[in-house]
Amino acid sequence: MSAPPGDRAAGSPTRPVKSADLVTIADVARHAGVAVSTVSYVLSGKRAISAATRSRVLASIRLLDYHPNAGARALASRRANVIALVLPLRTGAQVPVLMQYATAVVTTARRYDHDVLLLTADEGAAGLRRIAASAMVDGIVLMDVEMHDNRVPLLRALTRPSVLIGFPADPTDLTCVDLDFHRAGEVCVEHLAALGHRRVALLGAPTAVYDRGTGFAHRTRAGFTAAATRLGVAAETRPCPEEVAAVRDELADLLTRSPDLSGLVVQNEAAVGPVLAALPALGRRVPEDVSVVAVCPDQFAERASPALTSVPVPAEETGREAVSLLMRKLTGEPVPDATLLAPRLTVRGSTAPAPG
Amino acid sequence: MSAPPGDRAAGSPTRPVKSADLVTIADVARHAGVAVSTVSYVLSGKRAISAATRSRVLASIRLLDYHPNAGARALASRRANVIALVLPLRTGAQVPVLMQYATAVVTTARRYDHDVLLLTADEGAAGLRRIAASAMVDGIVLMDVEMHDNRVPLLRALTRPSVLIGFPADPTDLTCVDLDFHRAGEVCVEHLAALGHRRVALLGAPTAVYDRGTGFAHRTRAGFTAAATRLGVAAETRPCPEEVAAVRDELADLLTRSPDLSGLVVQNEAAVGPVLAALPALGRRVPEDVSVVAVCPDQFAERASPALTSVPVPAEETGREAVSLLMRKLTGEPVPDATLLAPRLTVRGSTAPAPG
DNA sequence: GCCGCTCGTCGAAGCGCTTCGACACCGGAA
DNA sequence: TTCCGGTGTCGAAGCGCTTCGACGAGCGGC
Repeated sequence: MSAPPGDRAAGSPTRPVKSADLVTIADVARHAGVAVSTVSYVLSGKRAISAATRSRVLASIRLLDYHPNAGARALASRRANVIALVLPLRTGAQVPVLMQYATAVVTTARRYDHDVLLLTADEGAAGLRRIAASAMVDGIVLMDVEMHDNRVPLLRALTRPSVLIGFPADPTDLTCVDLDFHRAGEVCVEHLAALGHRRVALLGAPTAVYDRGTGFAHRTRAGFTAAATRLGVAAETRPCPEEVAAVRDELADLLTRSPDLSGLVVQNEAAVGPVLAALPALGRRVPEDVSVVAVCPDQFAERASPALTSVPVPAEETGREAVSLLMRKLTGEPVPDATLLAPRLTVRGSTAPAPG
Repeated sequence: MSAPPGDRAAGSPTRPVKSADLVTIADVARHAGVAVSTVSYVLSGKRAISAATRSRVLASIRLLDYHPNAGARALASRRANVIALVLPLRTGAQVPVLMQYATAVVTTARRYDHDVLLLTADEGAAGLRRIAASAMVDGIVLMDVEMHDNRVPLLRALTRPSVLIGFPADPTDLTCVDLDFHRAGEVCVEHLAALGHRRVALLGAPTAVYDRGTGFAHRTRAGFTAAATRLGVAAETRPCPEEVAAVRDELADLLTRSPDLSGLVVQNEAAVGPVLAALPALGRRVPEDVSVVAVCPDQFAERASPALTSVPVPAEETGREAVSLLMRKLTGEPVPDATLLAPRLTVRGSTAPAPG
């Protein structure tokens, strides 16, 4: 089965005891009849190599199924070709979007020949310090940034570049990307106002999200309110729970106090279904009596019945942009501090001219 | 600003010219007045170190804020202390559960002092080969295994250990963990049968999921059917779409053909809401006329109205178990080939004795 | 008082890669 | 012809860490 015990101590000279599956750059060099450094240059392209040599080396690489050792490469080049993605630990509501962000980050990173190390927010600042100091990653993408996030000062101090998805209260010296949620709030109101609605309401994130100081929730609300004021539309905003029954109660209360409410903006994936179920139960048809606009991933909006007029959260695009920015920073290129993605409103079946 | 050029060659003793943020083990050793190897042994505990020396070294480590370089460590020790987590690329339906799995894997891995490299399934077998061959990871956790998965043969061939979440058709020589979905299907029927229901139906995953050969869907269906036959309950099973309108149509059809249907098992997170919305619309009250059992994450079941009797998918537990198994394999311990987690049925408000 | 331990520590040899300086060779300019 | 600047390739020096063998010191047993 295995070598006799005395074997390793014994003097039997050469016999490269390589553990079989380990093909090194030296093996490739030997096989191709060139120096190790030549193989390295073929791979990195950092020096000119003649076409003949190059193709001989590449052939050997393929033949031996050589894959550079990541640790060795990272050690020698001081580049790990790995970026960190920090996800919120939180399970629940926003989860499907999160996944879209993550997927976009991973696929984009791969396109730049980088891998992604997944961290959860529960390790907090200490976790960031750890992976940065250990040179495990070259840069960091941080999701779900809060307005007053204790990781932000650390990020500023770190020698490794980072990109935030979302905006903290003070984004000085940081690179941030996000949907322009303020504008998104405005766009929703503008759409409803254009349809003649005179009283609208925003059903936002759950109370906890506002309390946590999550930027996108606050910003959407601000945009919503600002546009309503500007357009002379009566507006109110409320946090919105995610349990079916609670959503129904909230809506019932809303409609009792403001029977003439005819426009609703929902910014809460989990609440979208319940809202659409509750309205008919409360005697309001969508869109004949009440128009509904959602701020949520497109797939949610499409699957609902009726399909929802919505401002999609461009998770895919945001994740992609975050990685591109990070890669640019890694190569020393200057990048803009703030990248605000413009919201687009897609009209579907859930909005119609105001009744009456 | 910096040391004069001749400095390093010249004899001027200490004064490490290191690029500021890089504290190495040599710095620690010098500071503590011991050999580099001693510091290493303090950190790894692989040799006895006197209490005095140990605490002196630890003090220096803390003082200098030393973090071992991951690449160097991986190179020398042939252990990266990183595991790979391969997620399905697919966005949509099962996503929230996925996230729970991922979170559990990451937090558990951290408990074992490992980090997690995130891969998406779209890199396929080539991606697995790449990270395994580059020694980037010590082991692999693969999610969303299909019955005839082309990555499975590769996994068998790889020198690095792996654990699958889910079971392929032939799990020989593999380590797999999952909820016992066959038993889960049975448990649902048993519950309904015990309540006196004589005709039941399973609304499963979307057609595409069955076609893809996804184990859990097939196994749940098999268990469901087997238990129904055994208990003399009339049963049928159907794939289930995820769009609200389509779900409604499916249910209408089902109830038209079998007006005496009084028990429903739903194995599709996205369909749960629509089903609960459609039944009243079709003149069926839950649970008075129709009892509903869901196979879905607990949080979904709790938030529905009425709260759903359910067999939760133990994502947290499964992820945790997968990592523990992998860690055991990494240390050479033997582990069971198959780990089937027993389903637990939680009774809530959506099931009641059969009408009549 | 010597032997043979174990315990605690050290020095040095790599791990597999990148990168720097050196250098041989070639063709064109002087 | 000599000199020169490219090109293409090589050898060697690390990158920061782990680990192996060596070895001095202390100690109980004979």
